[in-house]
Amino acid sequence: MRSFTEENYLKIIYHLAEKTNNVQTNAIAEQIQTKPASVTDMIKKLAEKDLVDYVKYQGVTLTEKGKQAAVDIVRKHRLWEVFLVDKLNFKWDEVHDVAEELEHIKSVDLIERLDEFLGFPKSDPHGDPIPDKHGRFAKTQFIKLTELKIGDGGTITGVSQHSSAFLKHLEKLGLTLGKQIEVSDVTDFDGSVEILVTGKQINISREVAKHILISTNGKN
Amino acid sequence: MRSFTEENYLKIIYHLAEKTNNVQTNAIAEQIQTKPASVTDMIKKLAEKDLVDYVKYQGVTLTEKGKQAAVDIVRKHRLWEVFLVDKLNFKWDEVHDVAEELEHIKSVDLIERLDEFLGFPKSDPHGDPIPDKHGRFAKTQFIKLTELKIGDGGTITGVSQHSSAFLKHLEKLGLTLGKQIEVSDVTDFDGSVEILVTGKQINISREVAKHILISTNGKN
DNA sequence: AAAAATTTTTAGATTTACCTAAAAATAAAT
DNA sequence: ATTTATTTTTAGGTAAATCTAAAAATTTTT
Ligand SMILES: [Mn+2]
Ligand SMILES: [Mn+2]
Ligand SMILES: [Mn+2]
Ligand SMILES: [Mn+2]
Repeated sequence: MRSFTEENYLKIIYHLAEKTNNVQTNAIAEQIQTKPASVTDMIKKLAEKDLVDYVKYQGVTLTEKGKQAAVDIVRKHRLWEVFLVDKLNFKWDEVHDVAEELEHIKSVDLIERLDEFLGFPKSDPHGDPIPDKHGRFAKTQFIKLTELKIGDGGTITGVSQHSSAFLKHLEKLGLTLGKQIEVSDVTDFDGSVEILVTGKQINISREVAKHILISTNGKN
Repeated sequence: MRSFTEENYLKIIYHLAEKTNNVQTNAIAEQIQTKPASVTDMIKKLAEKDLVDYVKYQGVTLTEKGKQAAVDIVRKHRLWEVFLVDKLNFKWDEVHDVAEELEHIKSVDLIERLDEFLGFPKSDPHGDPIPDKHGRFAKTQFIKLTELKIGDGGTITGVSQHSSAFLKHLEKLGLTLGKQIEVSDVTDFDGSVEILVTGKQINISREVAKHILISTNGKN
Protein backbone atom coordinates (compact mmCIF):
# COMPACT_ATOMS: atom_id res chain seq x y z
CA MET A 1 0.00 0.00 0.00
CA ARG A 2 1.41 3.32 -1.10
CA SER A 3 0.91 6.30 1.19
CA PHE A 4 -0.73 9.53 0.11
CA THR A 5 2.67 11.21 0.43
CA GLU A 6 4.55 8.62 -1.59
CA GLU A 7 1.98 8.94 -4.35
CA ASN A 8 2.43 12.69 -4.45
CA TYR A 9 6.17 12.34 -4.76
CA LEU A 10 5.85 9.86 -7.60
CA LYS A 11 3.48 12.10 -9.50
CA ILE A 12 5.63 15.18 -9.06
CA ILE A 13 8.76 13.31 -10.13
CA TYR A 14 6.89 12.00 -13.16
CA HIS A 15 5.84 15.50 -14.24
CA LEU A 16 9.29 16.96 -13.65
CA ALA A 17 10.82 14.12 -15.67
CA GLU A 18 8.80 15.28 -18.67
CA LYS A 19 11.13 18.29 -18.79
CA THR A 20 14.48 17.03 -17.55
CA ASN A 21 15.68 13.46 -17.41
CA ASN A 22 17.33 13.56 -14.01
CA VAL A 23 15.01 15.13 -11.47
CA GLN A 24 16.72 17.26 -8.85
CA THR A 25 16.04 17.37 -5.14
CA ASN A 26 15.36 21.10 -5.03
CA ALA A 27 12.91 20.91 -7.91
CA ILE A 28 10.89 18.28 -6.08
CA ALA A 29 11.03 20.27 -2.86
CA GLU A 30 9.65 23.33 -4.58
CA GLN A 31 6.78 21.46 -6.23
CA ILE A 32 5.80 19.56 -3.16
CA GLN A 33 6.11 22.59 -0.89
CA THR A 34 8.61 21.08 1.45
CA LYS A 35 12.32 21.32 2.31
CA PRO A 36 15.12 19.63 0.37
CA ALA A 37 16.13 17.66 3.46
CA SER A 38 12.67 16.08 3.60
CA VAL A 39 12.88 15.24 -0.08
CA THR A 40 16.15 13.40 0.44
CA ASP A 41 14.51 11.33 3.15
CA MET A 42 11.58 10.39 0.97
CA ILE A 43 13.78 9.66 -2.05
CA LYS A 44 15.67 7.11 -0.01
CA LYS A 45 12.42 5.46 0.93
CA LEU A 46 11.21 5.38 -2.67
CA ALA A 47 14.57 3.97 -3.80
CA GLU A 48 14.30 1.31 -1.10
CA LYS A 49 10.95 0.31 -2.61
CA ASP A 50 12.38 0.24 -6.13
CA LEU A 51 10.19 3.06 -7.30
CA VAL A 52 13.08 5.34 -8.24
CA ASP A 53 16.72 4.97 -9.21
CA TYR A 54 18.81 7.18 -7.02
CA VAL A 55 22.46 8.17 -7.09
CA LYS A 56 23.50 10.51 -4.33
CA TYR A 57 23.84 14.11 -5.49
CA GLN A 58 22.66 13.09 -8.98
CA GLY A 59 18.91 13.26 -8.58
CA VAL A 60 16.36 10.55 -9.33
CA THR A 61 14.61 8.84 -12.22
CA LEU A 62 11.51 6.69 -11.95
CA THR A 63 11.91 2.94 -12.41
CA GLU A 64 9.42 1.10 -14.63
CA LYS A 65 7.47 0.24 -11.50
CA GLY A 66 7.58 3.84 -10.33
CA LYS A 67 6.50 5.14 -13.70
CA GLN A 68 3.55 2.75 -13.74
CA ALA A 69 2.46 3.94 -10.32
CA ALA A 70 2.82 7.58 -11.33
CA VAL A 71 0.88 7.19 -14.58
CA ASP A 72 -1.85 5.47 -12.66
CA ILE A 73 -2.22 8.48 -10.39
CA VAL A 74 -2.19 10.84 -13.37
CA ARG A 75 -4.93 8.72 -14.95
CA LYS A 76 -7.07 9.04 -11.84
CA HIS A 77 -6.43 12.75 -11.53
CA ARG A 78 -7.51 13.44 -15.09
CA LEU A 79 -10.54 11.16 -15.03
CA TRP A 80 -11.79 12.87 -11.88
CA GLU A 81 -11.27 16.24 -13.54
CA VAL A 82 -13.44 15.12 -16.46
CA PHE A 83 -16.08 13.94 -14.02
CA LEU A 84 -16.10 17.25 -12.19
CA VAL A 85 -16.43 19.29 -15.38
CA ASP A 86 -18.71 17.05 -17.44
CA LYS A 87 -21.02 15.79 -14.73
CA LEU A 88 -20.87 18.26 -11.86
CA ASN A 89 -20.54 21.42 -13.96
CA PHE A 90 -17.33 22.67 -12.43
CA LYS A 91 -15.35 25.15 -14.51
CA TRP A 92 -11.94 24.06 -15.80
CA ASP A 93 -10.21 26.39 -13.37
CA GLU A 94 -11.98 24.90 -10.33
CA VAL A 95 -11.15 21.22 -10.58
CA HIS A 96 -7.47 20.79 -9.92
CA ASP A 97 -7.43 20.98 -6.12
CA VAL A 98 -10.30 18.57 -5.62
CA ALA A 99 -8.76 16.17 -8.14
CA GLU A 100 -5.55 16.32 -6.08
CA GLU A 101 -7.51 14.66 -3.29
CA LEU A 102 -9.64 12.31 -5.37
CA GLU A 103 -6.62 10.88 -7.21
CA HIS A 104 -5.59 9.05 -4.03
CA ILE A 105 -8.77 6.98 -3.63
CA LYS A 106 -7.59 3.40 -3.78
CA SER A 107 -10.17 1.18 -5.53
CA VAL A 108 -9.24 -0.02 -9.04
CA ASP A 109 -12.82 -1.05 -9.67
CA LEU A 110 -13.94 2.51 -8.97
CA ILE A 111 -11.68 4.06 -11.56
CA GLU A 112 -12.54 1.52 -14.27
CA ARG A 113 -16.23 2.14 -13.75
CA LEU A 114 -15.75 5.89 -13.64
CA ASP A 115 -13.85 5.69 -16.93
CA GLU A 116 -16.76 3.80 -18.48
CA PHE A 117 -19.35 6.18 -17.01
CA LEU A 118 -17.50 9.09 -18.60
CA GLY A 119 -17.36 7.32 -21.96
CA PHE A 120 -13.63 6.55 -21.92
CA PRO A 121 -12.48 10.14 -22.48
CA LYS A 122 -9.14 10.61 -24.20
CA SER A 123 -8.24 13.96 -22.65
CA ASP A 124 -8.99 16.00 -19.56
CA PRO A 125 -10.50 19.52 -19.33
CA HIS A 126 -7.07 21.05 -19.94
CA GLY A 127 -6.34 18.98 -23.01
CA ASP A 128 -3.99 16.59 -21.22
CA PRO A 129 -4.16 12.97 -22.39
CA ILE A 130 -5.72 10.35 -20.13
CA PRO A 131 -3.73 7.10 -19.91
CA ASP A 132 -5.79 3.94 -20.38
CA LYS A 133 -5.94 1.23 -17.73
CA HIS A 134 -2.61 -0.15 -18.91
CA GLY A 135 -0.98 3.26 -18.62
CA ARG A 136 -0.82 3.77 -22.38
CA PHE A 137 -1.64 7.04 -24.08
CA ALA A 138 -0.79 8.83 -27.30
CA LYS A 139 1.98 11.35 -26.97
CA THR A 140 0.41 14.70 -27.77
CA GLN A 141 1.92 16.66 -30.60
CA PHE A 142 1.11 20.23 -29.63
CA ILE A 143 3.16 23.33 -30.29
CA LYS A 144 3.19 26.53 -28.30
CA LEU A 145 1.20 29.42 -29.71
CA THR A 146 4.42 31.43 -29.60
CA GLU A 147 5.95 29.09 -32.13
CA LEU A 148 3.39 30.03 -34.77
CA LYS A 149 4.37 32.60 -37.43
CA ILE A 150 2.16 35.38 -38.69
CA GLY A 151 -0.54 33.85 -40.86
CA ASP A 152 -0.32 30.43 -39.17
CA GLY A 153 -3.45 29.01 -37.58
CA GLY A 154 -4.68 26.02 -35.60
CA THR A 155 -6.88 24.75 -32.82
CA ILE A 156 -6.41 25.32 -29.11
CA THR A 157 -5.97 21.82 -27.71
CA GLY A 158 -4.21 22.32 -24.46
CA VAL A 159 -2.63 24.56 -21.84
CA SER A 160 0.67 24.18 -20.05
CA GLN A 161 -0.36 26.16 -17.00
CA HIS A 162 -3.15 25.05 -14.72
CA SER A 163 -3.43 27.93 -12.28
CA SER A 164 -6.93 29.19 -11.71
CA ALA A 165 -5.87 32.76 -12.50
CA PHE A 166 -4.50 31.78 -15.91
CA LEU A 167 -7.48 29.61 -16.85
CA LYS A 168 -10.01 32.26 -15.79
CA HIS A 169 -8.13 34.78 -17.89
CA LEU A 170 -8.27 32.55 -20.96
CA GLU A 171 -11.96 31.95 -20.45
CA LYS A 172 -12.61 35.70 -20.35
CA LEU A 173 -10.69 36.11 -23.60
CA GLY A 174 -12.74 33.35 -25.19
CA LEU A 175 -9.67 31.17 -25.57
CA THR A 176 -11.05 27.77 -24.63
CA LEU A 177 -10.27 24.27 -25.88
CA GLY A 178 -11.41 23.61 -29.44
CA LYS A 179 -11.34 27.24 -30.57
CA GLN A 180 -9.80 28.00 -33.95
CA ILE A 181 -7.21 30.75 -33.93
CA GLU A 182 -4.91 32.47 -36.38
CA VAL A 183 -1.91 34.65 -35.63
CA SER A 184 -2.35 38.02 -37.33
CA ASP A 185 0.60 39.92 -35.86
CA VAL A 186 3.46 39.76 -33.39
CA THR A 187 4.39 43.00 -31.67
CA ASP A 188 8.10 43.81 -31.87
CA PHE A 189 8.12 45.84 -28.67
CA ASP A 190 6.96 43.24 -26.13
CA GLY A 191 6.50 40.08 -28.16
CA SER A 192 2.75 40.14 -27.53
CA VAL A 193 0.68 38.24 -30.04
CA GLU A 194 -2.34 39.44 -31.96
CA ILE A 195 -4.71 36.64 -32.83
CA LEU A 196 -7.98 36.20 -34.65
CA VAL A 197 -10.50 34.13 -32.71
CA THR A 198 -14.21 33.70 -33.45
CA GLY A 199 -14.11 36.69 -35.78
CA LYS A 200 -12.50 39.03 -33.28
CA GLN A 201 -8.99 40.44 -33.15
CA ILE A 202 -7.40 40.24 -29.69
CA ASN A 203 -3.97 40.88 -28.26
CA ILE A 204 -2.42 38.58 -25.69
CA SER A 205 0.86 38.88 -23.81
CA ARG A 206 3.72 36.59 -24.73
CA GLU A 207 3.53 35.09 -21.23
CA VAL A 208 -0.04 33.99 -21.90
CA ALA A 209 0.65 32.83 -25.48
CA LYS A 210 3.50 30.67 -24.25
CA HIS A 211 1.15 28.49 -22.27
CA ILE A 212 -1.44 27.96 -24.98
CA LEU A 213 -0.95 24.73 -26.92
CA ILE A 214 -2.00 24.52 -30.54
CA SER A 215 -2.52 21.63 -32.88
CA THR A 216 -2.01 22.81 -36.41
CA ASN A 217 -4.18 21.46 -39.18
CA GLY A 218 -1.14 20.18 -40.95
CA LYS A 219 -1.62 22.87 -43.57
CA ASN A 220 1.32 25.03 -42.52
CA MET B 1 -8.68 21.41 9.27
CA ARG B 2 -9.80 18.07 10.67
CA SER B 3 -7.55 15.08 10.03
CA PHE B 4 -8.72 11.89 8.37
CA THR B 5 -8.31 10.14 11.73
CA GLU B 6 -10.24 12.72 13.73
CA GLU B 7 -13.09 12.46 11.23
CA ASN B 8 -13.20 8.70 11.62
CA TYR B 9 -13.40 8.98 15.39
CA LEU B 10 -16.22 11.50 15.19
CA LYS B 11 -18.23 9.33 12.84
CA ILE B 12 -17.76 6.19 14.94
CA ILE B 13 -18.72 8.03 18.12
CA TYR B 14 -21.79 9.40 16.37
CA HIS B 15 -22.95 5.95 15.30
CA LEU B 16 -22.26 4.42 18.71
CA ALA B 17 -24.20 7.26 20.34
CA GLU B 18 -27.28 6.18 18.39
CA LYS B 19 -27.37 3.14 20.68
CA THR B 20 -25.99 4.32 24.01
CA ASN B 21 -25.76 7.86 25.25
CA ASN B 22 -22.30 7.71 26.80
CA VAL B 23 -19.86 6.14 24.38
CA GLN B 24 -17.20 3.95 25.96
CA THR B 25 -13.52 3.81 25.16
CA ASN B 26 -13.48 0.09 24.42
CA ALA B 27 -16.44 0.34 22.06
CA ILE B 28 -14.65 2.99 20.03
CA ALA B 29 -11.44 0.95 20.02
CA GLU B 30 -13.26 -2.07 18.65
CA GLN B 31 -14.99 -0.14 15.88
CA ILE B 32 -11.92 1.77 14.83
CA GLN B 33 -9.68 -1.29 14.99
CA THR B 34 -7.23 0.15 17.44
CA LYS B 35 -6.26 -0.18 21.10
CA PRO B 36 -8.07 1.48 24.00
CA ALA B 37 -4.92 3.39 24.92
CA SER B 38 -4.89 5.03 21.51
CA VAL B 39 -8.54 5.93 21.86
CA THR B 40 -7.91 7.69 25.15
CA ASP B 41 -5.21 9.79 23.49
CA MET B 42 -7.48 10.78 20.63
CA ILE B 43 -10.41 11.51 22.93
CA LYS B 44 -8.28 14.00 24.81
CA LYS B 45 -7.44 15.69 21.56
CA LEU B 46 -11.07 15.86 20.47
CA ALA B 47 -12.07 17.21 23.89
CA GLU B 48 -9.36 19.84 23.57
CA LYS B 49 -10.95 20.92 20.30
CA ASP B 50 -14.44 21.00 21.85
CA LEU B 51 -15.71 18.23 19.63
CA VAL B 52 -16.58 15.92 22.51
CA ASP B 53 -17.42 16.24 26.19
CA TYR B 54 -15.18 13.97 28.16
CA VAL B 55 -15.09 12.95 31.80
CA LYS B 56 -12.31 10.56 32.71
CA TYR B 57 -13.48 6.97 33.00
CA GLN B 58 -17.02 8.05 32.00
CA GLY B 59 -16.81 7.90 28.21
CA VAL B 60 -17.62 10.65 25.73
CA THR B 61 -20.55 12.43 24.12
CA LEU B 62 -20.37 14.62 21.04
CA THR B 63 -20.77 18.37 21.51
CA GLU B 64 -23.04 20.28 19.11
CA LYS B 65 -19.97 21.13 17.09
CA GLY B 66 -18.82 17.52 17.10
CA LYS B 67 -22.26 16.28 16.10
CA GLN B 68 -22.35 18.72 13.19
CA ALA B 69 -18.98 17.50 11.98
CA ALA B 70 -20.02 13.86 12.30
CA VAL B 71 -23.33 14.33 10.48
CA ASP B 72 -21.45 16.07 7.71
CA ILE B 73 -19.25 13.02 7.22
CA VAL B 74 -22.25 10.69 7.32
CA ARG B 75 -23.88 12.88 4.65
CA LYS B 76 -20.85 12.55 2.42
CA HIS B 77 -20.58 8.83 2.98
CA ARG B 78 -24.18 8.20 2.01
CA LEU B 79 -24.18 10.53 -0.99
CA TRP B 80 -21.10 8.80 -2.36
CA GLU B 81 -22.79 5.43 -1.85
CA VAL B 82 -25.74 6.64 -3.90
CA PHE B 83 -23.38 7.83 -6.60
CA LEU B 84 -21.60 4.49 -6.73
CA VAL B 85 -24.82 2.51 -7.00
CA ASP B 86 -26.93 4.82 -9.17
CA LYS B 87 -24.25 6.09 -11.54
CA LEU B 88 -21.42 3.58 -11.51
CA ASN B 89 -23.56 0.43 -11.18
CA PHE B 90 -21.95 -0.89 -8.05
CA LYS B 91 -24.00 -3.37 -6.04
CA TRP B 92 -25.18 -2.31 -2.57
CA ASP B 93 -22.71 -4.68 -0.97
CA GLU B 94 -19.72 -3.24 -2.79
CA VAL B 95 -19.89 0.42 -1.89
CA HIS B 96 -19.10 0.79 1.77
CA ASP B 97 -15.30 0.55 1.70
CA VAL B 98 -14.87 3.00 -1.16
CA ALA B 99 -17.30 5.41 0.52
CA GLU B 100 -15.16 5.18 3.65
CA GLU B 101 -12.41 6.84 1.63
CA LEU B 102 -14.52 9.25 -0.39
CA GLU B 103 -16.24 10.66 2.69
CA HIS B 104 -13.02 12.42 3.65
CA ILE B 105 -12.67 14.53 0.51
CA LYS B 106 -12.74 18.10 1.74
CA SER B 107 -14.52 20.38 -0.77
CA VAL B 108 -17.99 21.62 0.28
CA ASP B 109 -18.69 22.69 -3.25
CA LEU B 110 -18.09 19.15 -4.45
CA ILE B 111 -20.63 17.60 -2.14
CA GLU B 112 -23.34 20.19 -2.88
CA ARG B 113 -22.93 19.61 -6.60
CA LEU B 114 -22.86 15.87 -6.16
CA ASP B 115 -26.08 16.08 -4.16
CA GLU B 116 -27.70 18.03 -6.98
CA PHE B 117 -26.33 15.67 -9.65
CA LEU B 118 -27.92 12.76 -7.80
CA GLY B 119 -31.26 14.57 -7.53
CA PHE B 120 -31.09 15.29 -3.79
CA PRO B 121 -31.66 11.70 -2.68
CA LYS B 122 -33.30 11.19 0.71
CA SER B 123 -31.77 7.82 1.50
CA ASP B 124 -28.74 5.73 0.62
CA PRO B 125 -28.60 2.24 -0.96
CA HIS B 126 -29.13 0.66 2.46
CA GLY B 127 -32.15 2.76 3.33
CA ASP B 128 -30.26 5.08 5.67
CA PRO B 129 -31.37 8.72 5.59
CA ILE B 130 -29.13 11.34 4.00
CA PRO B 131 -28.78 14.56 6.03
CA ASP B 132 -29.28 17.76 4.03
CA LYS B 133 -26.59 20.43 3.84
CA HIS B 134 -27.65 21.78 7.23
CA GLY B 135 -27.37 18.35 8.80
CA ARG B 136 -31.13 17.89 9.08
CA PHE B 137 -32.90 14.64 8.25
CA ALA B 138 -36.12 12.89 9.20
CA LYS B 139 -35.74 10.28 11.89
CA THR B 140 -36.65 6.98 10.29
CA GLN B 141 -39.46 5.00 11.86
CA PHE B 142 -38.55 1.45 10.94
CA ILE B 143 -39.21 -1.66 12.96
CA LYS B 144 -37.25 -4.90 12.87
CA LEU B 145 -38.76 -7.73 10.88
CA THR B 146 -38.59 -9.81 14.05
CA GLU B 147 -41.06 -7.46 15.70
CA LEU B 148 -43.79 -8.31 13.21
CA LYS B 149 -46.42 -10.85 14.19
CA ILE B 150 -47.79 -13.57 11.96
CA GLY B 151 -50.02 -11.95 9.37
CA ASP B 152 -48.26 -8.58 9.60
CA GLY B 153 -46.74 -7.12 6.45
CA GLY B 154 -44.76 -4.15 5.25
CA THR B 155 -42.03 -2.85 2.96
CA ILE B 156 -38.32 -3.49 3.31
CA THR B 157 -36.87 0.00 3.76
CA GLY B 158 -33.55 -0.60 5.44
CA VAL B 159 -30.95 -2.91 6.90
CA SER B 160 -29.04 -2.62 10.16
CA GLN B 161 -26.03 -4.62 9.00
CA HIS B 162 -23.84 -3.48 6.15
CA SER B 163 -21.45 -6.39 5.74
CA SER B 164 -20.99 -7.59 2.20
CA ALA B 165 -21.82 -11.17 3.23
CA PHE B 166 -25.17 -10.17 4.71
CA LEU B 167 -26.17 -7.94 1.81
CA LYS B 168 -25.22 -10.52 -0.81
CA HIS B 169 -27.31 -13.07 1.06
CA LEU B 170 -30.35 -10.79 1.08
CA GLU B 171 -29.94 -10.13 -2.61
CA LYS B 172 -29.91 -13.86 -3.35
CA LEU B 173 -33.10 -14.27 -1.34
CA GLY B 174 -34.70 -11.43 -3.29
CA LEU B 175 -34.97 -9.32 -0.16
CA THR B 176 -34.02 -5.90 -1.50
CA LEU B 177 -35.21 -2.41 -0.61
CA GLY B 178 -38.78 -1.68 -1.63
CA LYS B 179 -39.94 -5.28 -1.60
CA GLN B 180 -43.31 -6.03 0.03
CA ILE B 181 -43.25 -8.83 2.56
CA GLU B 182 -45.66 -10.56 4.90
CA VAL B 183 -44.86 -12.81 7.84
CA SER B 184 -46.62 -16.15 7.37
CA ASP B 185 -45.11 -18.11 10.25
CA VAL B 186 -42.54 -18.06 13.02
CA THR B 187 -40.85 -21.36 13.84
CA ASP B 188 -40.95 -22.22 17.53
CA PHE B 189 -37.78 -24.31 17.43
CA ASP B 190 -35.22 -21.71 16.24
CA GLY B 191 -37.22 -18.53 15.90
CA SER B 192 -36.69 -18.50 12.14
CA VAL B 193 -39.24 -16.53 10.18
CA GLU B 194 -41.28 -17.64 7.21
CA ILE B 195 -42.17 -14.79 4.92
CA LEU B 196 -44.07 -14.23 1.72
CA VAL B 197 -42.17 -12.16 -0.82
CA THR B 198 -43.03 -11.66 -4.50
CA GLY B 199 -45.41 -14.62 -4.38
CA LYS B 200 -42.88 -17.01 -2.89
CA GLN B 201 -42.68 -18.47 0.58
CA ILE B 202 -39.17 -18.39 2.07
CA ASN B 203 -37.65 -19.09 5.44
CA ILE B 204 -34.98 -16.87 6.96
CA SER B 205 -33.02 -17.24 10.18
CA ARG B 206 -33.82 -15.02 13.11
CA GLU B 207 -30.30 -13.56 12.84
CA VAL B 208 -31.07 -12.39 9.30
CA ALA B 209 -34.59 -11.20 10.13
CA LYS B 210 -33.27 -9.09 13.00
CA HIS B 211 -31.31 -6.90 10.60
CA ILE B 212 -34.09 -6.29 8.11
CA LEU B 213 -35.96 -3.05 8.73
CA ILE B 214 -39.61 -2.76 7.78
CA SER B 215 -41.93 0.18 7.38
CA THR B 216 -45.47 -0.94 7.98
CA ASN B 217 -48.28 0.47 5.91
CA GLY B 218 -49.96 1.69 9.02
CA LYS B 219 -52.62 -0.94 8.52
CA ASN B 220 -51.52 -3.18 11.36
C1' DA C 1 -17.92 -4.39 52.13
C1' DA C 2 -14.04 -6.85 50.21
C1' DA C 3 -12.29 -9.28 46.47
C1' DA C 4 -12.23 -10.09 41.65
C1' DA C 5 -12.98 -8.71 37.07
C1' DT C 6 -13.33 -5.24 33.76
C1' DT C 7 -12.50 -0.85 31.88
C1' DT C 8 -9.78 3.04 31.33
C1' DT C 9 -5.76 5.76 31.76
C1' DT C 10 -0.72 6.71 32.11
C1' DA C 11 4.13 6.00 30.96
C1' DG C 12 7.33 5.20 27.76
C1' DA C 13 8.38 3.65 22.74
C1' DT C 14 7.88 3.49 17.73
C1' DT C 15 6.94 5.09 12.95
C1' DT C 16 6.06 8.50 9.39
C1' DA C 17 6.75 12.75 7.53
C1' DC C 18 8.33 16.68 8.53
C1' DC C 19 11.85 20.44 10.28
C1' DT C 20 16.58 23.37 11.20
C1' DA C 21 21.36 23.79 11.21
C1' DA C 22 25.59 22.27 9.73
C1' DA C 23 28.58 19.46 6.78
C1' DA C 24 29.74 17.59 2.27
C1' DA C 25 29.61 17.41 -2.66
C1' DT C 26 29.06 19.52 -7.04
C1' DA C 27 28.92 23.44 -10.20
C1' DA C 28 30.11 28.16 -11.48
C1' DA C 29 33.06 32.09 -11.38
C1' DT C 30 37.26 34.22 -11.01
C1' DA D 1 43.16 25.90 -10.23
C1' DT D 2 41.28 28.11 -6.47
C1' DT D 3 37.65 30.41 -4.56
C1' DT D 4 32.75 31.12 -4.29
C1' DA D 5 28.12 29.79 -4.78
C1' DT D 6 24.71 26.37 -5.11
C1' DT D 7 22.86 21.98 -4.31
C1' DT D 8 22.36 18.04 -1.62
C1' DT D 9 22.92 15.25 2.30
C1' DT D 10 23.50 14.16 7.27
C1' DA D 11 22.56 14.74 12.12
C1' DG D 12 19.51 15.49 15.47
C1' DG D 13 14.65 16.84 16.74
C1' DT D 14 9.39 17.52 16.61
C1' DA D 15 4.35 16.29 16.16
C1' DA D 16 0.70 12.93 15.05
C1' DA D 17 -1.03 8.52 15.67
C1' DT D 18 -0.11 4.41 16.96
C1' DC D 19 1.65 0.52 20.27
C1' DT D 20 2.74 -2.48 24.90
C1' DA D 21 2.94 -2.96 29.70
C1' DA D 22 1.64 -1.43 33.98
C1' DA D 23 -1.14 1.42 37.13
C1' DA D 24 -5.57 3.37 38.53
C1' DA D 25 -10.53 3.68 38.61
C1' DT D 26 -14.92 1.60 38.13
C1' DT D 27 -18.09 -2.18 38.10
C1' DT D 28 -19.48 -6.74 39.29
C1' DT D 29 -19.45 -10.64 42.11
C1' DT D 30 -19.17 -12.92 46.20
MN1 LIG E 1 -5.03 19.01 -12.55
MN1 LIG F 1 -5.82 18.61 -15.90
MN1 LIG G 1 -21.63 2.57 4.31
MN1 LIG H 1 -24.99 3.02 3.63
